Amino acid sequence: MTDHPIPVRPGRKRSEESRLAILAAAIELVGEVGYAGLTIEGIAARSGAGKQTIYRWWPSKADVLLDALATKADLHVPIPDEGSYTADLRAFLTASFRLGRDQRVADALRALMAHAQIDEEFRGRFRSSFLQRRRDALGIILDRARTRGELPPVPSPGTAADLVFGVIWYRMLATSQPVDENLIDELVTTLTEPRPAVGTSTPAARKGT
Amino acid sequence: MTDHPIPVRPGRKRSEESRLAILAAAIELVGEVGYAGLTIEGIAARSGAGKQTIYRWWPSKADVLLDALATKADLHVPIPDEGSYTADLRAFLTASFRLGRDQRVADALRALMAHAQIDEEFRGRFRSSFLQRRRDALGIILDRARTRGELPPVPSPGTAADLVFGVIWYRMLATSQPVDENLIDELVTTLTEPRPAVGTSTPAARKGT
Amino acid sequence: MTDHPIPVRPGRKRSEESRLAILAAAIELVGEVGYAGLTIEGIAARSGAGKQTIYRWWPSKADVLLDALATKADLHVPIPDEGSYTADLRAFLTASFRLGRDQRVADALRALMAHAQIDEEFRGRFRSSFLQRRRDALGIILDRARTRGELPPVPSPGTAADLVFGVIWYRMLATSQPVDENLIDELVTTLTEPRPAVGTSTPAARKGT
Amino acid sequence: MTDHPIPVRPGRKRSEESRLAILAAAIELVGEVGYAGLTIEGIAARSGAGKQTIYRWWPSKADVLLDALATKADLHVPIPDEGSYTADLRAFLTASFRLGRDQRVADALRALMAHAQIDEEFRGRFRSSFLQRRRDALGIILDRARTRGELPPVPSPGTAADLVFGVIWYRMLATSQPVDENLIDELVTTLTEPRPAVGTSTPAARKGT
DNA sequence: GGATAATCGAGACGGTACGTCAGGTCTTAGA
DNA sequence: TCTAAGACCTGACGTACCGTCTCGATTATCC
Repeated sequence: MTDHPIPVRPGRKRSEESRLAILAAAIELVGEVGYAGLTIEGIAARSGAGKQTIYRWWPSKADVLLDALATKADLHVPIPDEGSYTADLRAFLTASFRLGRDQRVADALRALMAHAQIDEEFRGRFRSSFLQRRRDALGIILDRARTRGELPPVPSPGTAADLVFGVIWYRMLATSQPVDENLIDELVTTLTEPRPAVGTSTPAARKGT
Repeated sequence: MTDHPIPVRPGRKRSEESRLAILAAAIELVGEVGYAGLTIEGIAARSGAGKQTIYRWWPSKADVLLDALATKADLHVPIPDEGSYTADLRAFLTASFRLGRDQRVADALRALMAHAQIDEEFRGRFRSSFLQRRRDALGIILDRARTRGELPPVPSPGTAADLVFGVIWYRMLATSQPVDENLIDELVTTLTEPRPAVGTSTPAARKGT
Repeated sequence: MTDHPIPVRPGRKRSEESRLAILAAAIELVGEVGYAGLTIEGIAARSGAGKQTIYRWWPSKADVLLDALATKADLHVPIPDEGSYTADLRAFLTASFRLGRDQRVADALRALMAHAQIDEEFRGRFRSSFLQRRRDALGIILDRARTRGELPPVPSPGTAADLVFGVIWYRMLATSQPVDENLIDELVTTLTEPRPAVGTSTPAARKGT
Repeated sequence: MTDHPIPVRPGRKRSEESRLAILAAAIELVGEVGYAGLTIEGIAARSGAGKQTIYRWWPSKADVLLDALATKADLHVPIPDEGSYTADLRAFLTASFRLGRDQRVADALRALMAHAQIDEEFRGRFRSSFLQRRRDALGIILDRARTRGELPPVPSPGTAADLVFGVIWYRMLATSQPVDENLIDELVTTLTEPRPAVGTSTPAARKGT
């Protein structure tokens, strides 16, 4: 997001000190005043940086926060390899849920998801630098399971990922329930249990059972 | 949201004409300039109302939009009673997906969900007047299925609802995939298939089948 | 400058309190920090008004100051009628010089003249609402003298006015000399001395002497 | 203003190329965007110089412009010696007026005079390096006339100079009238015509004539 | 019917933050 | 050690909306 492709340039170098102060101020402030109360002006004041320095490197307060989150909290989830789909999935969910249990991080993520709905350009950046990255991680687990033949025919891998991330985000955004151990069990069971392919037995056929 | 509990009062009556003009202006404007560009000032100007008239009846632009949506689009989903869990679920999903397919409505809902993340007070109103209402509708279907013994042991009814709404919202908020017929099939299959109790049969044991 | 030709308008009335507070703040601040240090932001802060309120009624800080000066200091010089050109001119100069002797007013006028050189639109307003007004006053005196036959043929009335205002402004802008009683005498003498009728001795004819 | 007192110094020599590029850019820009739109940043960009290079050698944009003007336009007026006060004065005025007739130069001079009102330090530099220099030129002419006995008793030489420069500057700053041949005639007549010393005939005594 | 009361459109008010611009300083790499 | 480049902090700009507060005009209810 803030890379300099050609590192050999004249002129003063970007101040790493300023960069870190800005990110730290953003994290602090969002905790104190909430995302709505977070302003570029406030971040500049708290960090001791000039507003222009922020505008030079980040296009919006959401980008600052996303960068801060990526720098501070470890947003990337390692791809587990436990030997079986069930175990991999369980490990992935455990790691993902741990992230969401930190209220600070959860609040910030909710805010970023919210901002992504409103700011079209940020939506792309948020997707590719956060959402898609985590989707890819789960995708690798699912691919591995498919080659091993551990994957039930329904739901399809894509839908399975949507179900997993869907339920996590829905709980964060729409309810106050935290994601807990129980949910992991239910998700693992729901997504690993073998079931017939769609269409082989129509809903109508199964109605009587 | 905008009810007057004691209708016998002196003074001029609330102008229904203004109310409708405001809601119409809100819908129009959000389509033209997006939610971020939607302002109370703009709604007032477009509708020919005074700003105070809006502030008198709605606490925020999100509330105006929610009201407008409830008035224009039919946000409430009828609770189907087709005789079986499978059929009821399918009917519910079909009705729900139809709503989300209207881009205008979907955009507005995304914006409201976003606003709910940022405005604490609106969050409560949005949950109780929209999210909870639809959750309750699905809850009735699930309850009925449970008493009929049609419900698989996993996931629990609460989690099942989270899965359903989770995947719908996740697709709206995080991906560009529309919700389609295919997803209905997968959801119905995933949530209706009878399965053994958790843990009795491991995925590994069933690998060969 | 800020008149409302149609006094019957809907909406809240302009706040006279704010207007006066703004003008007072402008006068105070220009005395404290000088014209270069005077800012709209500062005037707003000092007066307790919002910036928008200032921008609503005055197009620039120079206009605020001009208005303040016109309201506070009495910028208009009464047109004397002492019975003779000499006496009128002396009275006019005395009144004009008194204005320039107040350092506060003189500084502000210098600044406004300076601003007029840089801001094309303000130049017009400054000329018509200050410079031209005072030129007209002197013009009346000169006209009266001409009808009485008291006016020397050279310089012409227009040039006479330019000489009077020119020397005053030049001393204010380019030198540190104050305008004093002595200058009045010299100006009166230079502009009133009776000389032969026009044409009897042309400038060309006198060239050789 | 931009002198290098010790030409033998270690390090890279001052780039004459840069200096000329900066002055040229200043002249160009002030013509294109006006004095208000003229910025150090803009001059640096146009000239291909760094901002620091400008700040190193000139204290303000006005100084750059003054330097540019002195380098480009010939601001100094030669002191004529035509043998008589009348002829000298006429020659001086003709030369001075020629300068003000070049719109480019006139605009720049107006802007510098304006800047001098606002920037205290520049005021001193502008006076001594421009205003005083021209005043001295006229002073020599007047002195010569006095020793020759050609000078009328009123106005005094100092006031005469103020009248001359006052009317020129007043026309440039306050009116749109150009300085023309006619004004030369009037000024020469007004300042050469012999008249009694101030006080020998009081205004009251002359009232009846 | 006249007082009282709530509404309406309009628009000015004190504010906050925006995103931009330029100022003047400082740091880098290269000549 | 000077140069061009460019990042830095500072501070003001002019704008957009916010939510509140008069205004005068318009309905309504109640006495």
